[in-house]
Amino acid sequence: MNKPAAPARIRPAPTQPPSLLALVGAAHQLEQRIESELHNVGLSMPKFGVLDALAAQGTPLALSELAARIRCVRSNVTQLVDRLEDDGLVRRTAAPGDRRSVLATMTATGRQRHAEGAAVVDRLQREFSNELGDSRDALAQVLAALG
Amino acid sequence: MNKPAAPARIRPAPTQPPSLLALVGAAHQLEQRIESELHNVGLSMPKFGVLDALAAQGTPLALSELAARIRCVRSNVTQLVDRLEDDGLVRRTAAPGDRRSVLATMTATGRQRHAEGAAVVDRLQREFSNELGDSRDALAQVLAALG
DNA sequence: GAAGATTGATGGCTCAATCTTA
DNA sequence: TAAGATTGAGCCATCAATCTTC
Repeated sequence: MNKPAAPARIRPAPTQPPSLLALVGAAHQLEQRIESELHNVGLSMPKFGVLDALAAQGTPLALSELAARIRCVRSNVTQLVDRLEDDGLVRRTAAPGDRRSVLATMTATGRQRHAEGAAVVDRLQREFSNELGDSRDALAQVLAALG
Repeated sequence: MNKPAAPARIRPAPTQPPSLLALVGAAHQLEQRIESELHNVGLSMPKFGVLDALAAQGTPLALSELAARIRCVRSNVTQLVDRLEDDGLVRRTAAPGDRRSVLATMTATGRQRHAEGAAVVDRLQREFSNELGDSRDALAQVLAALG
């Protein structure tokens, strides 16, 4: 009979709207992976975030400014820098001209550790792009829509 | 001179591969919003997650099974259920036949609270879909690629 | 010994209150 | 008063160690 198949759909079958919670869950999985890999070089995502902000700046940053860069409250930075000082990656230094302010200064060890963390993140970024494959443009579109 | 403009590109200019960290950051923002809205009905995302798992099951669940459902370690569930008991939303009950096991049972208040939380999440899901607009299919594609 | 749950220590985050300096 | 930083309390997550029960 050679009955023709149903006409091919150009668009895929109408999917139900993708779930907000599914997106959040998928992001959590990605985060877990980043955390896990960073752990191998002695960093966490928040710690790497601080080092990355300091590296981008190139000079010491006030804790207040650091909080703004990494989008969190000041008291969080206080504790984060406490732990980074314990790790020997950052030092608290005085701010010239304002005795209220405290600067976070990267140590030589901190710069080295940041480089290692950045290498890890770069590798994960490449792997991520590979997994995305042809969906890279789709992700760019989603990020633009949510921005 | 009226020099003609460069030919229009059908595809947008080749974007650099979308950033892994940008995706994680965007998901964080969405999470913040969900947390904030759930807070108005006295819930957090983890607490809602537990109630939702119990509501989906319809019957009490062993803490161990609960940990599997919400993808976290058992000790986390122990504390989460502690707080949910303090809130009066869940009760610990004995598991018939295995004295090692502890069941989480939703209270009437818990069922009511879950309904309120679910209404909040449903509303946010609709808002999210609206913000996505034409990018809904793109997100579905991304989630499929990452799954 | 292994499974289920808990406890204690630690990291990371928030908010409210506090202390010092401007 | 206001700004910068810290402290204290609480929530959420992990891991390692422990306790009870199988």
